Amino acid sequence: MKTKPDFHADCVTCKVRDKSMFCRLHKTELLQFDGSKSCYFFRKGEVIFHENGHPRGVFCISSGKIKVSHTGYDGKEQIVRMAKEGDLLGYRAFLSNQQYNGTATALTDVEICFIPGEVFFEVLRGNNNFSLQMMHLLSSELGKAERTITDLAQKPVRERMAEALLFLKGTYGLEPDNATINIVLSREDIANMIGTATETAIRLLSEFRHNRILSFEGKKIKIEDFPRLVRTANIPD
Amino acid sequence: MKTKPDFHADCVTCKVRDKSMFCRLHKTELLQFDGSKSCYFFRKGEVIFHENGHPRGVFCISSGKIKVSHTGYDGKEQIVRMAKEGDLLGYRAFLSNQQYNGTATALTDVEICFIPGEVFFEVLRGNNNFSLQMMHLLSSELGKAERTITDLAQKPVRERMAEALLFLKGTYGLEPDNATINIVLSREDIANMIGTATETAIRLLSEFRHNRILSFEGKKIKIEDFPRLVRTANIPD
DNA sequence: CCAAAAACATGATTAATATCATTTCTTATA
DNA sequence: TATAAGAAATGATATTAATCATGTTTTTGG
Repeated sequence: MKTKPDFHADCVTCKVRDKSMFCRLHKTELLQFDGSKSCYFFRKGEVIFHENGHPRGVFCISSGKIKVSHTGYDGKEQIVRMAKEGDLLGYRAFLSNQQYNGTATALTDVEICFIPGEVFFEVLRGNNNFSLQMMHLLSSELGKAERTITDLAQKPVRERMAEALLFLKGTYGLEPDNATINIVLSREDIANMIGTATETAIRLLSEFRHNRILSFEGKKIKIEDFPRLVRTANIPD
Repeated sequence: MKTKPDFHADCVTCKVRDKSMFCRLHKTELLQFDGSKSCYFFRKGEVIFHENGHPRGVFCISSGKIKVSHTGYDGKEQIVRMAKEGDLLGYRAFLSNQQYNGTATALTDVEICFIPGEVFFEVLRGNNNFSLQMMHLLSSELGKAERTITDLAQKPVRERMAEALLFLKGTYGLEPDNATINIVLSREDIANMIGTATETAIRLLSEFRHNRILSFEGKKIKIEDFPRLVRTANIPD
């Protein structure tokens, strides 16, 4: 990790602000952040924070993609969150006053701002709408996590794989061809998202390719048959 | 469900208040709750709120035990939360402005108070410390849910069973004998907590009994060998 | 108190998925 | 560009846990 001198993001004019939790903050509050924050640059693969570390503030992703994963006692990793530009990071541990539960790793080069805890707290205290917005975020995340629990407990791997691909499409969007999912992940990362062995993930992706649901260009995944992918995910409703 | 005339809980003098999220509220705020809330009595087995229902406020459990469970598309249930007196209920859906994700069912007879959304909101808006407390609660719950995800993805059923028993001990405590877990659950409920088939849960409990880790008195579960139960749970450290 | 239903228990079998092993392909880097 | 390291792919086998089947015990309601 290093501070990149030519990256001076500025909350007031930040290009991702309107996609972020800070979109409704007042200018004075943004200036508070600007006056105290630090900006960092991480290369792909570098770690932004570590499991068991103590949070001293909150991160806001300026650009890039990040995974947050737990390490099981046997060393196997479980990805519990996928983040992108505009997302906050580290707020769960900070707000519950706990150590980090997971490790955040850059999946691409990342530009990220760090807001010290005291300043973030001050803004939270002074702005009740922002507090409510944070509660909204936390409870949505909690709802998603609980649905993930149900999926893991009940759905076969094939359905979880299809669902994960739909989740990635929803989170990172598609490339201009309107079919290729806009993120590059290793097979192992995909396996660790859905909670299965790497070989099983590889086999399922191959199966989907044979079934012409997907095709691959390098590591990029292209959705060839969206309706069938949705059917495979077996989403209730 | 019915309003039980002889149950008139009063937040100011409520016996479970100091165990609850309301422990640090001011008297004026408690009086706001008292002035607007309704108190209900549910018999064991009755439903307090339904999956997909719209939350209109927040519940506070005065006495009794409650499970919150999701229904998978195939009808199988997954328990995502276990609550007891002093716990809030329904706040996740309320604060994220979503439908209920799960169904809350009384595991015992239950006395519960309902605080209308507007009043709860008003207190949240007016009391920033309370907002911070709610964020703390939500982020702790989120942390627990994420750890459950990792467990489901990585641990074999035997370890999850041991862990669930430790969780129940931690949540509901022990009876005066200091060994019997203070909650009665069906084998099916236990299976639905750890995400396995009922038969598998039964077999594991029998196995634990044969190993003298547990013994049963009716449906009550008594922990005979606590250290071994902890070892079986294989909890990292 | 009895009948019916529900819950518990256990065996046999099957299905899903993990693990182990090996080969091929890709990507860093010396 | 050669070479090693890592990632992907695929087959064979093992293991875990689900499902199906059946009997027993406990609970509940008339």
